Parts: sequence; structure tokens; C-alpha cells
Amino acid sequence: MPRVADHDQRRAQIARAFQRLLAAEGFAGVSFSRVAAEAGISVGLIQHYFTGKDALLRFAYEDAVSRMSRRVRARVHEGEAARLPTAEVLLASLAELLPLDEERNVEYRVRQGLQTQALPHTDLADVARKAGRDLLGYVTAAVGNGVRRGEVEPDVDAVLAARMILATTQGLADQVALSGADTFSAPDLLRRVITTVFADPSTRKTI
Amino acid sequence: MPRVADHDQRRAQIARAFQRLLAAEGFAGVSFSRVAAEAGISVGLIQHYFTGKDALLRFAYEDAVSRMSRRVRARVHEGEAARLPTAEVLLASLAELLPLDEERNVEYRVRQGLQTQALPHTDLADVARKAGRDLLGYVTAAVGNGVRRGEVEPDVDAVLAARMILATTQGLADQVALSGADTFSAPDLLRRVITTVFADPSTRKTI
DNA sequence: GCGGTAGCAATACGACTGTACGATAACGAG
DNA sequence: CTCGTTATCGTACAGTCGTATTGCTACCGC
Repeated sequence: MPRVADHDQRRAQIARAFQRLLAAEGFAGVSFSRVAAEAGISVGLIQHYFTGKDALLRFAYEDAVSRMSRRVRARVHEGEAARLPTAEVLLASLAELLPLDEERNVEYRVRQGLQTQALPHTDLADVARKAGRDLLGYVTAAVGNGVRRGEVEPDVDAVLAARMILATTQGLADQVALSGADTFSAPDLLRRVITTVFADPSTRKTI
Repeated sequence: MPRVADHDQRRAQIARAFQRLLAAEGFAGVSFSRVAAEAGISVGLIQHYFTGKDALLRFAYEDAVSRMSRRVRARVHEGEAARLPTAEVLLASLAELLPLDEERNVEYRVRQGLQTQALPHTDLADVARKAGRDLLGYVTAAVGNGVRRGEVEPDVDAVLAARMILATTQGLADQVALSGADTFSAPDLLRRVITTVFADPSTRKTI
């Protein structure tokens, strides 16, 4: 048998280069040759690992989404290990969606940038929809948890509440990306929104 | 003097063609030749009206943003003429940001698609930031109105509340664009969020 | 009606695109 | 060591990109 390479590692290396370029220069700045240069390899090698541009787009998108969701799960496990209230865990994990540091900023821009490209292209849209469903399922479960633990009023519609919390998170991410993380405290705002659901109305502070 | 053409109308015609293409095929689908074909004119004519691709991008972006904001203002004037409660006016005007029909869908995709391109490019980012500021200012004023009219508790931070309402709207727009307008009622959800601010906590329904 | 300017189209051009295709080098199995 | 396979590179190719340039045409002011 011939020489072997770590396919997964190579694909990831290429996808990361693609993501950096997309984040730094937008859609117009990415091409096979640019990606190859950024990754420090030849154009031919990219072809060896991806059948075409569509495949690269899709893989890079999936990679960004899966890294994001891994970070979310990490916050969840930490929070559960520390027996934090559900609301706190939710806040910490949703804050991973905000572009508050460089890594999260790149991931945000990849998600954002490929979403436009995704809406017309069925296969990319599937990736986006699946990511959205997973996230919504997770937040819905968290709200359900809150109900069982008495942190949430029992008559709330968990799916609707989750949709609202998630929508606010995404919108805050847009605002942070546009005007910088210093303009306002997005996590504070996120906490208030979560508190809107995760607290008895009588003790709940107004926004 | 030679023959005259309506520059504004021509520029708008070109920008609309660009927007349709961007919405229908994503960023990769737009080029001068494609735009010219879609607009039913020659490539040379586009050059006659725009100094380069950047100028076209910027104009198309500004056009989409300004049409959106015109629709928002129209809802505001209608609402004021009918002496509706501030919350109702706010709901009607923010619903204009949701991609609920074809026109609004195109505008949403243009805003979304150019935002990624905007983040690295200073001049496009300026357009996006200005649009964000205007919208935030409008919603903040609406909340202030609510306070003065007694629809909103006097101790709320108008800017923060506006930021939250706006963020939720943007996030809901993403969700609608991704999974279709039939999956859930985004306006209903939007109404609930607005109600979170525009109602006495004691009478406020839980989500 | 006629001169001249602006509207508009057509084409030419170099750069770059994504993909196809060999050539070369490195390594595992025998 | 050697053979065979594959990782990797380099280049070639047809097409498209954005832009520069040229020329025709329709119209306004005189």
C-alpha cells in the first residue's frame, strides 16, 4: 500500500483556509487558487480532496456549523457538571453564537455568508436547516427543562419561547458583527431575554 | 444638447436586475453580463451608469435598504393616521422586515447577502451601519412614545428594549427565510415580543 | 436641418476562474 | 530493494470575469 495521508485532517485544513478567506474578504475573495495559497498547498491537492467547488462550500459550511455546535455542547456539559440553573447554561451556550472573539467571528461570518448562497441551493439549504432544527431542538429542550425545574411557568409554549430566544440571539449576533462588541453588552441583553422566559413574572425585572 | 435619459430610473432598473439575480442565485450568480441580460440592456450601458462593480453593489444595497425603510415609514404614517396604539404601529412596521412576500424576500436576501460582503469592505459596511442606526433610532423613538403614552413602564431603557425588539425581528426574518413562512407565525411571535415591552407586567401574558 | 453631445451597443483584452490531466515524489507491502 | 499506489504538484485549457475602448445612433438646441 502506498503512502497515506490523514484525509480528515487535510480536508479540515483546506476548509479552515476557505473560512478564513471568506471571513476576511467576503464571497468575492475566495477561489481555488486563493484557498490553496492560504492553506499552503497546491490547487491540484484541493481537487484531490474535493470533487468541485460545491463540495468544498458544503464541507466548509458543515465544518463551521459543527464546530459551533461542539462549543455549545461543551458549555452545556460544563453547566450541568456545575449544576447551574438552566437559564445560566442556556445563556452560556447561546453566547457561543455571538461573534465575540476571533474564532466565533469567523464562524459567524461563514454561517452568515453561506446562508445567502444556501437559500437558492438545495444542498446548502439542507445544511442550514438541519443546523437550525438542532439548535431549536436544544433550546426547546432547555425551556422544557426549565418548566420541569420550576424555573419556567408551566403554561409557556416551549417551542415558541425557544424560537424567540434563538431569534434574538441571531439578531444580536448580527448587531455585534456590524457595530462591534463594544457598542453594547450583547450577553447582558441576551440574559434579559432569557429572563423574560425563565422567571416568574412577579419577580421579573422590566427591560 | 443631446438626447437625455432618466439616470435615476436607469440606475434603479439595473439595480433591480442585480437584486433579482442575487436573490435567485446567490452571490456567485451575479456578473455584469448576467445583470445586463436580466435588465435587457448591454454591458456597456451598465458601465455608463456605474464606475465599477463596487459602485453597483453599493447602489443596489442602498436601493434595497431605502425601499425597505420607505415601506416602514408608510406603515408608520398609516398607523398614526388611524391613531393606533404604538405597539400596533411598531408591529406593522417591523413586519415589513420579514420576508413574507416576494418583494420583501428579495430585499431580505439582498440585505443578508451584501452584509457578508459588507463586513470586510468599509463603504458597504457604512451603508449597513447607517441602516441599522436608523432602524434602531426609529424603534427607540417608538418605545419612548410608548413610555409617554403609558403603554410602556417608565423605567425601561428605551435603547436596550429597542435593540432587543430589533434583534428578534432580524432573527425571525432569518428563520422565515430558511424554513418558509408557513412553519410558524412570525408576526404572532413578533407581537408577543413587543408585548413583552409594551404592556404592564401584571396583565402581560407569558410566552 | 444640422452640429454635437450623450445614450447605448459591440467588441477587444488581459486576468483569473474552475476543472482536467499528466508528471513526480514518497511511502507501504512484498 | 522494488513495485505499486497514492499524495502532491504543475501546467494546460476553455470559459468568464471586469474593464477599456471604439463607434454608431438618436436627440436637443440653435
